[in-house]
Amino acid sequence: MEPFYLTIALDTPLDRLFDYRWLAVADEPRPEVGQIALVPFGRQEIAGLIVAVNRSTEVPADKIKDVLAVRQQCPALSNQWIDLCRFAADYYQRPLGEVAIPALPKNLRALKPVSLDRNLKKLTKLKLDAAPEVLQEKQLNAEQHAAVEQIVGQPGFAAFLLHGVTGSGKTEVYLQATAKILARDNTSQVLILVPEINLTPQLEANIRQRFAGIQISTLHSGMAEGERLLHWLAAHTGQARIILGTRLAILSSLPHLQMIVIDEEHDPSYKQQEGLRYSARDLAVWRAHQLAIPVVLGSATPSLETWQHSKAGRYRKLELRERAVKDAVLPVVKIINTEREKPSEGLTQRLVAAIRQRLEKGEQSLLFLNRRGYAPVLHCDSCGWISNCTRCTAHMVLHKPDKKLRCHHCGLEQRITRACPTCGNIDLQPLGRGTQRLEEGLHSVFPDARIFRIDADSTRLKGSAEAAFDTVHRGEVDILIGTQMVAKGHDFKNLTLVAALNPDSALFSQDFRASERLFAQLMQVAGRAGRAAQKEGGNASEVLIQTRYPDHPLYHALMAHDYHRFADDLLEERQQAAMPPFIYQALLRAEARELETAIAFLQEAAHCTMHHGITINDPIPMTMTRVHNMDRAQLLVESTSRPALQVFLKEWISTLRAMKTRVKWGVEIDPVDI
DNA sequence: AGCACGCCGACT
DNA sequence: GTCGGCGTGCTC
Repeated sequence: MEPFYLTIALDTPLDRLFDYRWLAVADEPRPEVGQIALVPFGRQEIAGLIVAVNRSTEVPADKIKDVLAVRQQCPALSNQWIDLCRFAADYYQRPLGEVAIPALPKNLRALKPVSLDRNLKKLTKLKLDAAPEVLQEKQLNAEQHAAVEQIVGQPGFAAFLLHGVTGSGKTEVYLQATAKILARDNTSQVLILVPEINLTPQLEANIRQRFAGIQISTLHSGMAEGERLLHWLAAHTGQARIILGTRLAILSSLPHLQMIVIDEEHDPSYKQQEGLRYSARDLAVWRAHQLAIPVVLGSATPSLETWQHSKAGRYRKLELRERAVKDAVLPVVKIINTEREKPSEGLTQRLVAAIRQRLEKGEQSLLFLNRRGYAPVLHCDSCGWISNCTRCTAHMVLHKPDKKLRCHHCGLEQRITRACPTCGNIDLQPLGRGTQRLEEGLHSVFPDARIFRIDADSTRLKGSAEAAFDTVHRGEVDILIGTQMVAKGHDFKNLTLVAALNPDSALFSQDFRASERLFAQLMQVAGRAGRAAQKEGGNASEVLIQTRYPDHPLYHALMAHDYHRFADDLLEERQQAAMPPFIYQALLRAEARELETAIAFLQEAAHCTMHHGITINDPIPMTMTRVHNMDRAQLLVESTSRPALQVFLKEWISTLRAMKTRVKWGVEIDPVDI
C-alpha cells in the first residue's frame, strides 16, 4: 500500500512544517488533520500537530522519517482551533508549531499515552447526569438588565465594553449572560478569562455555587499536569460548559464556544511577557469574530485601546453607572500633600489619625505600597557606596527578615554586610521604604494593632496567599499592608480606609503607559474598601493618597471618580503625539554581552531595510540596560497601518534570520512595556 | 530552541 | 590524562 505523508507543525523556531511518512497498518484508522503525532526530530522524539495528510511529498526520500505514533484516542483538534493558532502565529510572527504545541497540555504530548488514557476514563466518570440547575438569580437593576439583553440579544459577532466601577455589578452581568447562553442549548460553552485565578477565588466560588450541576473547568498556569490534562480534555470534548481561566485558556480547544468574557480587560497579565508574546484579550476578540459570537470586555478602567474602540463604535459600550450593591457609595478620595505634611515612618499625621480612628471603631485599614522588601537600596554615607547588583543595572533590595540583599531582576542574593564593602564604615543606611520597613514602622506607631503584610515575599509558599486573605476576611487583622497583590479580586467587608503610599514614581516614567496603569491600579485598590461597609448611618469609605504632586491631573480625576475625562485626556495626548492606540508598534529587541554589539546589530537591522509608511526609530539601550550580565537594547518600529506593519515585519524578520548574527534577538508585536 | 560534535584550558 | 567551556551546524 502507498504510504501517507503527514505535514506536521513542531515546536521549534524553524519557520516551516515537516513531512513524515505514515505506513498504513491494516486495522489502524488513517491519521487525521488535528491529531497529535509523535515523531523523531533530530536526535529527539517530540509531539507535533498534523496539519495535512497527503499521498505525496516534496521532501527527498532519504530525508523522510516515519511517524512513531498517532494519538488516536484523543479527538482531533478542530480546523477552527488550528485557524486560531495560525492567526496568532501569523500575527505574532512565529511558526505555527510554536503557538499550537505549547497550547496543549504536556501530558498530551508525552511519550507514553498512559496519562491520557487514564484521564479520558476519569472524564467519563465525571459526566454529570443531573439536569443542570442555575441557582439564585440576583435581581438586576435596569442597566444590568439592559446589558445582559444586549449581550445575548442577537446572533453573530459583537464586542462589548462593560464599563462600571467596582461594585457596579459587572460579575452579575457576566453570570446572567452566561446562564442565558448555556440555556440556549445543552452543548454551548462559555469562556471566562480572569487576570489571576489565585487572586480571585471569590469569583470561582460564586460560579460553582451558581451553576451547580454544570461542569466547570479551570485552566491556569499553577495547575499540576495531571489536573490540567483532565480540565483541558473536559473543555476539548465539550463536556465542560464553563471554562474559567487565565490568559493561556484563550488558546484552549472549545468546540461549542458561544461567548467569551474578559474580566478586568485592562489588566497587564493578559499580555504574555515571554515566549510567544500574545495578548489574550486581542486573541479573544479575534476568536469571537471567527466564531461569530459575543465577547464581553469588563473593566472599571478600560485600556485606552478598548476605550478608543468603543468610542469609534467598533465595540458597543455598556455603562453601569449605579452601584448595584445596596446603599453602596463611592469612597471619598483625598489627597495628602507630603511636601507640606512631612511623613515620619512613611506616614503623615493625617494618615496616622485616620488609621487610629478605624482601630477605635474596629474597622480595617489597607496601606498600599507597591514596593516589596525593607528598603530598595542600602547606602554608605561616608564613601557613597550603594548596593548595586553586579549583574544588572539595578539596586539590590534589602530584605530584613532573611538578612539579605536581593536583586529582584536576576535573583542574586548576598548576606548583608555589617560594614561597607569599600570603606569599612559600620553605619550603612537603608534608603527608601518597602513593605517590610513600613510594617516595622507601623508596629512602633500602633504597638497594639494586629498588623499583617501581604506581598510576594510573605506568600511565597503555595496556597499561603489564599490563607493570608482568609485571615483578613475573618477580621483577625486591623492594618493590612500590601503590594499590588492586594488590589485584585478580594473585597474586604470591614475595610473602610485605603491609603496609597508614594505612588508618584509612575507619574514620570519613561513608559507612556505607566500613568494609565497607575490610575487603574489606584481605582482598583480604592475599590477594595467597604463595598458592603456603608452600614446604617455609616460614613463612606475613605481613600487617602500621599503624594508630592497633589495637583497632578491623575489624582484629580481619581478624586472625581472620573475615568471618562482621564481617559479622554490621555487619548487626546496620544493622538497628538501619534502614540498607540493611534499607531501600531513593534519592537526589535537584542541582547549581547556588550551593549555596543547589541546596538550595532540593531543599527544594521535598521539600515538593511526601507519601507514606505514604516517608521524605524533609532536603537536605544533599554531603561534597565543590563540584566543577568546581558546588555539589552531595542528598536521601535511604527506604522499607522497594521497590515502594512505586518507585511513589513514578515519580510524584515526573514532578512534578519539570514543575517546569522550571534546576538540574541526577537520581535515583539504590540509591546506594552516600552 | 535543543542537541551533538568539536576543539582548547584547569582540575581529580 | 578527562571534565567542560561555548562556537557551529542540523533538524522532514
